[in-house]
Amino acid sequence: MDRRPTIYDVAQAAGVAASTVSRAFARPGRVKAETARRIFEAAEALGYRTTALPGLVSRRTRTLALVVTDITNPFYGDIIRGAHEAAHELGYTLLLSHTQEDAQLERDWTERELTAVEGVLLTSSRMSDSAIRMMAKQKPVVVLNRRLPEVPSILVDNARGIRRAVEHLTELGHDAVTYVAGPESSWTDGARWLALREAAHELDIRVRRIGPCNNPTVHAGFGRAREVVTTSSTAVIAYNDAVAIGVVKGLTRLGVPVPEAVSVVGFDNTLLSEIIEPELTTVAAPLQAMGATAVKNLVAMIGGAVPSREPIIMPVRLVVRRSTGQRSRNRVSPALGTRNVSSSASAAARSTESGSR
Amino acid sequence: MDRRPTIYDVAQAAGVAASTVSRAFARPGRVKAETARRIFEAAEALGYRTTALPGLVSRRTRTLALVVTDITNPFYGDIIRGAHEAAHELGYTLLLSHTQEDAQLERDWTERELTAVEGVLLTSSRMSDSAIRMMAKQKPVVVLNRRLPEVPSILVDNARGIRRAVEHLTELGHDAVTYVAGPESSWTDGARWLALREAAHELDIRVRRIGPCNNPTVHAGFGRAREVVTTSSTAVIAYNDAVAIGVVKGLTRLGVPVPEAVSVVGFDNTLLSEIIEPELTTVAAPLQAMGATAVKNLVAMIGGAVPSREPIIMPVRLVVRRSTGQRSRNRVSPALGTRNVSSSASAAARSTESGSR
DNA sequence: CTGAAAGCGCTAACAG
DNA sequence: CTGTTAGCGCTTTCAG
Repeated sequence: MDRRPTIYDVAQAAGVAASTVSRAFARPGRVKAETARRIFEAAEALGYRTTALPGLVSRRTRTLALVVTDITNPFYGDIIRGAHEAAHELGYTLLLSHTQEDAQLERDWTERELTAVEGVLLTSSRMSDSAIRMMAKQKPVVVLNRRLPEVPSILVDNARGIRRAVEHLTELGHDAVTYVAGPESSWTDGARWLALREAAHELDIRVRRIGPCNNPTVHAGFGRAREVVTTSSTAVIAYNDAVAIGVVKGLTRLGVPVPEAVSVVGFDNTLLSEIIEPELTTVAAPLQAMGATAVKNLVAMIGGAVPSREPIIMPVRLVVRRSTGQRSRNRVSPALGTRNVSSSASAAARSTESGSR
Repeated sequence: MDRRPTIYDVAQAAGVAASTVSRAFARPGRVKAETARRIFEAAEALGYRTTALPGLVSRRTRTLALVVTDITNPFYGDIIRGAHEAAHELGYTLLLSHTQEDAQLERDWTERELTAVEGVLLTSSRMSDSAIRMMAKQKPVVVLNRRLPEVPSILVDNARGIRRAVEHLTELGHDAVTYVAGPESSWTDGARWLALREAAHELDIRVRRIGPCNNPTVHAGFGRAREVVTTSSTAVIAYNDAVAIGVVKGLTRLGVPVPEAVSVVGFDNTLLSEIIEPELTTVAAPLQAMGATAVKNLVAMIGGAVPSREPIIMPVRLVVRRSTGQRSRNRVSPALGTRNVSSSASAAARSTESGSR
């Protein structure tokens, strides 16, 4: 026999009915131990493996869709990994989609694949609320980094993260911070900016906002550096690490020393943040755990669990590294860097001493 | 009607038989244009969409498995993206698996999912040759970054990349280079080391090899820096950018200036390489194109095409940045950095002037 | 070119 | 606990 063995083959070999074989594999316990043993033995001998394909009858594809906006963004690496591992443990497989920060592509793909999956994980979705809600009516959906009523969501504690960052900055003497925004369609971006305004109000500092960076990359951040200088803020908080790093590089290029003239804080604590010089102060979230939590909740929903109406908020912590420092006496003058050789020399000397953690 | 419409619904609405609807969707041309139009209209009206689920009969799942060793590695980001986009264009979906550099996990996962996909893309697989070959007998398989007879493969031109790097280094006066190795089970690692030995022989320089870094990350490279110093080579070529960056950071930490005392070359030109200071000289490969090419070939094979027996070799180019420089008169003395304040000051001053590209 | 009918591999009633 | 039977939605002979 050259085709893959089916339950019928196994049934025949084990001397039982096909449905019994089906039960033996699909719902352990509904078959006498002894019979089950015979079945498994026969299956083993024939090399039978339960098909991952959905029996048309049961819609159990054991597959989840994971939609990310940009695979290339290291931020998603850990989320995907966490999701993947959790899925694997729960016996699920991940269908991957990256949508290039494009809501239309996201809709299309999702619609096309929706039938094939048991649940959907939307990460930083750029789709409209209503589109997501519509989808959530058809299938279990969990959204990451986005809050919308009626759909279970998992968020990082943006408010606290921003708050910590601002406190850190004020402790260093800063009283004006510029926010370098991310994509306009990003819920997270809105949440961070809002949190920053609130924190600024409470702590009595001034804030400005520049951007958006619709593609929140190093490159985009780099291009915003000049604007940062013109705001004459002594501190910046960026939408994410990539943008923050771009800003650091841009400022450096303009001769504005970080952190001597301007302090920079990122968000996400991706591996990038330890590579840049000076290493980036950033808000860390448990990315891998987020991915895993999302999958676990999704699978629970598939299993019939009723998700909590309240979003799950993941804790954050501020990782202080060397891109933030005491506010210097004089602000950088607008549109003009003030860096000179002596300041860069001291920075370099410091860099040799402290090194990376 | 609340369930998804089926071909039967469409058939009824269009006044034809279900089989005709099936044909209209599955094999264009086998149905009279006029009839097809009626069918599509009815389908449209009912909101019928051809199911992504495999009809039991046709094994056409329109799904491909993409297996990577570590999603977190930015190297894969572009490959995945290229693969994803090509797949999307060809109407395929990607099932993702990351195997944590673990051959066993890779085998398990693959076996479990094999039935559900029409083809498999193995990226930098850690599985044994025989395991891969066995799989290739059951399904179309394309391997990336690995060469083995009988299985179509897509490789980067490691030999040329290494050769270029070595030439670059010799032009700068270096006559001894240390290779910081990657994972032992990596075919690519072997290929690069071999290429290095050959190039070294032809160009008459000395080579050493340290490692392996089974998890080829920044961290691993960092840990190898001290060993690099003890080899007293003035140049190092690392398995990949991450390791190279780790080496740079480690050397810097040890007070060994890059590139003044030691030049460092990476491989892959990932986005990391532009973040590190000094920016990394590295061998670039068209990652996204690789992913796309792999998928296109895989789909062609699924369609019955006979793959070429010869591997497809993707071109490389050396991206010269600032981590490589003229060999200094004096080598670093073994186990002891020689960096002093003046050298770091000059390095820093330089960094302000040139900035990133 | 199109209809009728027979399954693909598996699960889910429903009886025993 | 297990066998029988009837499909899931679609494709594919096989006849018209």
